[in-house]
Amino acid sequence: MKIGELARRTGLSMDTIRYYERIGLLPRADRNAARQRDYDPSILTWIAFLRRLKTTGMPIRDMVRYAALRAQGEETAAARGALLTHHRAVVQAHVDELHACLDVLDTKIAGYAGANREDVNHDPDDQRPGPAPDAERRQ
Amino acid sequence: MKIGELARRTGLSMDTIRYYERIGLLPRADRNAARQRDYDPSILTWIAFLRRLKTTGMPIRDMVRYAALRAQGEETAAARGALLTHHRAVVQAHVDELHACLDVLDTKIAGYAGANREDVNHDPDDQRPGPAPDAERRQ
DNA sequence: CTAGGTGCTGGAGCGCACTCCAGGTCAAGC
DNA sequence: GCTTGACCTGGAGTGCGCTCCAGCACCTAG
Repeated sequence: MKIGELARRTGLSMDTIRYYERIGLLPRADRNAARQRDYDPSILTWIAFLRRLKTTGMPIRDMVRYAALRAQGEETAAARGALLTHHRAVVQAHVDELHACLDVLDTKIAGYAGANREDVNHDPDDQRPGPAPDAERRQ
Repeated sequence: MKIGELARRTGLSMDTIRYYERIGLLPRADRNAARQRDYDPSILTWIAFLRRLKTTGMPIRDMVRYAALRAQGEETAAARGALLTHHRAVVQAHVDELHACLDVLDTKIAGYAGANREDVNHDPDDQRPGPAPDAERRQ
């Protein structure tokens, strides 16, 4: 499979695929006689997994770390497991936060819906505790 | 409340607060005799809400749009409701995606956990259908 | 033989959301 | 009167994740 078809099948642009290769997210691709990238279909499952990681908000540099471990073979299995386990916790925490945000949105939307009378625009903003009003600055 | 205290209480940096004001996320602040920003505590609830929007992945330009409507008063209530309703749907969809990703992560983590024998590194990547293998390119 | 399509490389450019900085004002304390 | 510290402005710089481009190499069809 050449890069054009891979792009079509993954929804990534050719530029993005080459970029991912440059930074080490994708393994250096085999080349055909004309020095063009020639992919094995198995790359599709790897890209699908990368897409999952990206959807969950993992920064590219962490994906690169994971990819590097993977490229080193089985001896890194434990490290990869730990990495994913940690990431899972981060994602779960974010999902929980999102649920709280959905509640807030629902409250506000309900306010707008029941607003044929006055009563809405006097800042029904948000009031509940929320995760730490004082928190970390400049990460 | 001056900007330093507001920064402490919100976890935003003073620079970020001034940046938010410049782009219209925060209303132009009142000034004291020394031309320093002097905030009413009610700004805290607005910032808390902005933080929710940000957590849910709303791009700043959309928050600015919302803020602009809000600044125009009650006549824009319907528009704001529509905006939030649309955003709610987007967030819900993302949460659903995240749940699917968590499942994938769990599967992979389980694979790593049960990997005291061989059997892990032969690409147990991901295989399930997932949302559209062929999809939109360059958004 | 030529034109069009696909792919190649290296490097520049972009949009986002801040973050940092120089050079200045002002008020309070010593 | 001088220093210190908080805050001011306008503008430049940063890191991320792509995206675009010039200039070139191949291959295939007509």
